Amino acid sequence: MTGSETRPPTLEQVANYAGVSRATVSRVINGVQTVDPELRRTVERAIAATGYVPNLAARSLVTRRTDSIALVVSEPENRGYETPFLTRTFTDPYLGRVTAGAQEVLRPLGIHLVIFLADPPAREHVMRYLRQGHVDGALLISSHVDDPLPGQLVDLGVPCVLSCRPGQPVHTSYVDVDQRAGVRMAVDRLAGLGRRCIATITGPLDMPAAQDRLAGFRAAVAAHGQTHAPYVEGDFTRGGGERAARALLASHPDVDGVFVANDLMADGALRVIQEAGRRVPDDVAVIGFDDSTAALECHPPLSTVRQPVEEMAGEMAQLLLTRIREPGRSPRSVIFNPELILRASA
Amino acid sequence: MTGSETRPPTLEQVANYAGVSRATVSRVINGVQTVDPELRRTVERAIAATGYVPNLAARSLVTRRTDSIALVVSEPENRGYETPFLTRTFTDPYLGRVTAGAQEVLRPLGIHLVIFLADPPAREHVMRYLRQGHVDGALLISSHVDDPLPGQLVDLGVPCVLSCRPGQPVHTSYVDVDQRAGVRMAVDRLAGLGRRCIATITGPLDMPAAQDRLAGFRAAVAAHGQTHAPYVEGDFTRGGGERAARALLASHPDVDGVFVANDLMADGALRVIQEAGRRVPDDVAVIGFDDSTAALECHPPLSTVRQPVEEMAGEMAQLLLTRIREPGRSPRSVIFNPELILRASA
DNA sequence: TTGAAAGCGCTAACAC
DNA sequence: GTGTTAGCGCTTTCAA
Repeated sequence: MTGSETRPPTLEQVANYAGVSRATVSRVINGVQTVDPELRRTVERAIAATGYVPNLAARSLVTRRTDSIALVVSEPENRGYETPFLTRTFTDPYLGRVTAGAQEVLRPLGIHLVIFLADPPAREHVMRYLRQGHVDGALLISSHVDDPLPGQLVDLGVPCVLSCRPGQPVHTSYVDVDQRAGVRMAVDRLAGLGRRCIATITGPLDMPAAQDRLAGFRAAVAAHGQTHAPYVEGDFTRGGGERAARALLASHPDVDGVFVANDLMADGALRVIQEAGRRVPDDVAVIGFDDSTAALECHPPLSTVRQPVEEMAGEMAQLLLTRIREPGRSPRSVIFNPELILRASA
Repeated sequence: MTGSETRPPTLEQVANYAGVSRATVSRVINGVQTVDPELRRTVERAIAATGYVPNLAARSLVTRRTDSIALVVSEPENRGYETPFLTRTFTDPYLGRVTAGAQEVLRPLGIHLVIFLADPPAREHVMRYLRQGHVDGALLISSHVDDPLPGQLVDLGVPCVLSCRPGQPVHTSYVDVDQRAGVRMAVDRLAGLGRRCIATITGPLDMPAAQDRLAGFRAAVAAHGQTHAPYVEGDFTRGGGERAARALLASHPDVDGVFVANDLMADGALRVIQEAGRRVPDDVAVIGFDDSTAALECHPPLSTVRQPVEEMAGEMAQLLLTRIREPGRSPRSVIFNPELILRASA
């Protein structure tokens, strides 16, 4: 109530108040069953009366657990995207879905999820935070082939799980969607619609996910007998999608089908394609990737390859928890199946 | 390197290795100047050799500081917005700007910024995290009038700074922009362009910021002799802006100027207005609020009221730091000046 | 079922 | 300038 110069109550004070030992209070707090129900009630009253809150530092000093895990979004270095890292991160629905999925499994277990953004100026800080034992482990959203963070954390002994296939081999678990299968579905659909000149707008090609989708695209169009596989590299942002679509329209005016490597870019592409006077899907059919909220906000609503991001994040959390509990076990990775969601754009 | 069943090295081990006392190692680690340079070097070698990392729990048990502060985004309860909380939060460039601004002042001081999302299922968790002394204080992004979180945290003695005028009086500092002055600039511009039927799309009217902007709008149009102040309530999302614009066009077909309470909604409104066959700015002039990255991605680029969010977040961090250092001092609040940014939409 | 006592790893007086 | 020592608040054997 008043300006708090006084220290918060300790276990000891609660024990004195209740007339029992520290050990007993500790047992009550931690829900140990072997406590006389009556005593338990006494202690609980004492806790309420004193307004006691356990001191986390003291607890984790002895238990060596913090009951919190980090969600780290990493970017290895500034690579001159138009849009800065933080803006990109907080503008893409992806991170919100990951958070939701991870919370879903962590919360019932009483485990806190703390979010960190590790762009170049902050990454050392974040590394230090993780090393110092502030958290029990980390979910890593690292999307660049040459990101050293995953390897560094593993070497440091911080339990980790990655959000997609790592660019370089790392001794840890990851979760991913079957990228090539997803792209295949999209291209099959476009071809099924009779499109003869199918192109793609890719993500940054230094990201494994973008590479996988491009490789999948090439294989898929080849399977349909299309001899060339036109593509323009984008950056996974809405603005990048606009720029890429403009370039694509200029270089391949005859394009009649586009697979765009994520929904945000697809939204931008849709705008540009229609401003150029082409009808969607009649003149140009468009399919995105993700099935994020952005897909529904597109005009027309976007057909897209669904990635079960929330489930995938939940699985990441699960994998991390077992990794924390059994550090000896060898890493397992889990691949999810994509699904084609048909709306109006293709 | 190998599976780490062994405990990490402690201060004591480093001391033994270097042949000095724990105190000396501690001094070196904490950069205390009164250490013989030679000894310092010896200790540093020992630290490197053992791979020592300070145990944070132990340290903060005695220092009562954690050198980390929380950025908490709060929403009091699920109020049936179309878009769920996490999606809204991770889709709006606002949070990225806040993070960037806060990091800017915190990082040089070696203070970690950890992000928490406190929607209804998570809020109890977050409260517990903050009470338990995991952080030294909190930057609170709480935008609803009836959000109890600020009051609760203050009562608990957690040092806080709010991101805008609180809905209910709370004994703590906040930072805000002069909302009414900002809206005034926008309306003056619209009126200066000769617009006679100026309307507004508001934010959720249970948010102080939205209320202030609507109040400012009413005052401003009245000052220009417009007798009515048409408005439609939006939700600060792109999709909400579209819905609101459709409603506005239906109810006030003669509208020729719109002040939209944030850029994201303005983007949606722009789309709808133009799809309805009106030209921007010729038929309908549009001005947004924020000057976020979304403003630049609009078609046409959006004229908007700039809010210096990064600076404001930096100031929040500053206020919080002094509050942590001098808990006795009475709270100060800081109001920033907005600025009108003219682009193509008005 | 409960209590006593021994630390967890670190910092901060206080002597030397 | 350096070492000794006494805790910080908690959990966890081990006895009782």
